Amino acid sequence: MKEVAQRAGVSTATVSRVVNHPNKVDSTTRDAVQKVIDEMDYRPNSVARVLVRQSSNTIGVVINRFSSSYYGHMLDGVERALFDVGFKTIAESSRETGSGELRAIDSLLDRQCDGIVLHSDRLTDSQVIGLLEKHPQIMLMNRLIPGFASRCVYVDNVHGGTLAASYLYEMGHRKVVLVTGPRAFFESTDRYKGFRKEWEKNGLSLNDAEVVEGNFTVESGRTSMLRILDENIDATAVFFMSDEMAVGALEVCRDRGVRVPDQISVLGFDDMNVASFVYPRLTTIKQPLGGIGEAAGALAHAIATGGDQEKCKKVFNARLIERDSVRRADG
Amino acid sequence: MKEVAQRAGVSTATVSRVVNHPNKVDSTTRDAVQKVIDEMDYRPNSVARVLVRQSSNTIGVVINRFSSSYYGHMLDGVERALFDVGFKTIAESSRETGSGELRAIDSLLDRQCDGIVLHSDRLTDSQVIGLLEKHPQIMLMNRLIPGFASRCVYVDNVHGGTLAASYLYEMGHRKVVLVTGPRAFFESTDRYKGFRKEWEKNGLSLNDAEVVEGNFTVESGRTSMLRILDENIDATAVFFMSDEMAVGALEVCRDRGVRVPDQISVLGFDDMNVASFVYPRLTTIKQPLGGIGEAAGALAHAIATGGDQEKCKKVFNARLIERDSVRRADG
DNA sequence: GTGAAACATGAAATCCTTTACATCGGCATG
DNA sequence: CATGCCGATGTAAAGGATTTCATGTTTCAC
Repeated sequence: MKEVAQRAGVSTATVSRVVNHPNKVDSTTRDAVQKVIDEMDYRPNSVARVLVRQSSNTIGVVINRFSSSYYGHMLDGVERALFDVGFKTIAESSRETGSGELRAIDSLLDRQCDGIVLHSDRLTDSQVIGLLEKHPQIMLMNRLIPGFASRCVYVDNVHGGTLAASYLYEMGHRKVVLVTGPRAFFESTDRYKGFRKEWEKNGLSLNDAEVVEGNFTVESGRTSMLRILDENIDATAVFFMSDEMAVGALEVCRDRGVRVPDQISVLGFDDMNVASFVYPRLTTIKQPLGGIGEAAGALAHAIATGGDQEKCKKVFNARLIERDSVRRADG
Repeated sequence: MKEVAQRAGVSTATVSRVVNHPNKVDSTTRDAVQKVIDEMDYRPNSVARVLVRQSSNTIGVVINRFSSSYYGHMLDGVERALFDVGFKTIAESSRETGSGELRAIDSLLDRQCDGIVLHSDRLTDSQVIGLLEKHPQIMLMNRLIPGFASRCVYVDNVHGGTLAASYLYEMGHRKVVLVTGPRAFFESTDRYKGFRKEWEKNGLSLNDAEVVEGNFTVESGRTSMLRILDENIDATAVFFMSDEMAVGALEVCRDRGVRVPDQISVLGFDDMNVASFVYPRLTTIKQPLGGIGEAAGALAHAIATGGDQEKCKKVFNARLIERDSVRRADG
């Protein structure tokens, strides 16, 4: 920069003004300086700029890992929203550990991100609350913390569970089994809560044998389905709380010669890409991940810039996507 | 920091030393300063630190988009490699445009990333060469630029094509059709080159009708397959240069009642997760994406720190994953 | 006891910008 | 013609660390 100033015969202040407030400087000098800038291919050092401005016009996102399109869709959503308002997005992964989440947050904070979009499922509510209280620029993506609703963007998992229950009920299913995610994850408990409530509203009940704890992965879908088949659990439908698990189950059914949905119906959750590629195509409860990401980006931006947070959409409803893996139960 | 120094009754220089070179300072003062640091929960401003050190211990990665696990697996690989050596990883997407790639690179450069891992397929060779010459800290992931092999980590796409050809040949197929990606993408041309060479080595030839240009997406797989079926092209196997396209094709076949692999064999490329979930499970040529990412991370680190670049693995071989979508051709 | 070496610390320069403040010239107004 | 104001530019002070160099204090050996 000094060199630019020297060559153009002006002070660094003027160079800075040419870059940042072009209208504040006389047009002839402006052109001259601009010419030198172009010739030298000078680009302001944004680190120094951030240091003095105390703001970087960027939002950091922390997610569990990159290699799942679950996070990918949200990430793309965040970026879409921020790109439109001239903000940058950078992402770090937590490597699926609580300490990794903390480390990623620190790192992003250190980079002077103006806002942080946190997707956390490894931290307890109270840990998250601590974070939220300490750092006003942090907001949560796809998780609701009571008392901090204004800084959370999420799908209503309870409603998602309700949806699953009422759909299966309407389709005539009376005996079902639920395969949840890890009990410690709020997604599991919320969806379970919604499902159970709706189920009981219809005068039905759920006993222990009818809920098995999975961990959202394909492999866990396989073992759960195997168990259901082997234990001969009396059910006409299985509700998996992730598509991945449902896909694993489909595989097992095929291997075992049980026809889906003729012999047993399978309902998923998420609506990942894979849901429409498997056979039979998976009926599932869709989370609008891209939309959630966009809303999270918009909210983070509003928080960072003092914009109107109230106008941001914060809660999304899951939606049923009917395909071919659930059929009407006989009788 | 000033406050820490003041409270501890030392100079800022000493505080800095406590943080960075603890052994360079007397143990009693060190403890005292450390105590104040802990009490105040002081964390050095990394922006300032980067400014003076001229290095940020982080590598930036630019990819097309987050919502494909293709990039996700590579990203996770990069991060894995860098985490082990104490480096940070940040990612930006190009939003699938050439200008976006440029913008992301600039942004990462501006953040003083010590290295940049670039996944580019929107920029021409000469554009990329320009970048490579101008910025020694940039390296390429999954692309080979002649003359810059030492800064490229990639799968050998030519070999991948060869593999496909020899496998189909061995399985008795003599009439095949190729569905490529966009002709402008080097992946397409390289795989095509390898395939063609091997095919011709076996005394066979490929005419125009037998290669159709797709664009790697599911939808393009559908339309290509539809065309192949409608035009009644005489072939016992189709080689799709991406799993996504193969998956789309499988769908079309199911709808049309053509049985895979009984009536026609389908070979994919990539080995995305979905390949093992579809029915029939997809036989495909696997790109070791995680490994490529790790190698890219390692090379970027070596370049950034002046480590031994020669020791880094740079070229990966694709590998055949035999599943159920290709069968031996009769006769 | 003295000189040199080793060690601990502080002062100040540096990294690169941005911006508040000061300066200066010119132009319009009274 | 004097005054005031405004627009254009330069000066210098942040911003928050790291690090060189200098200074002062020990320590040790001769």
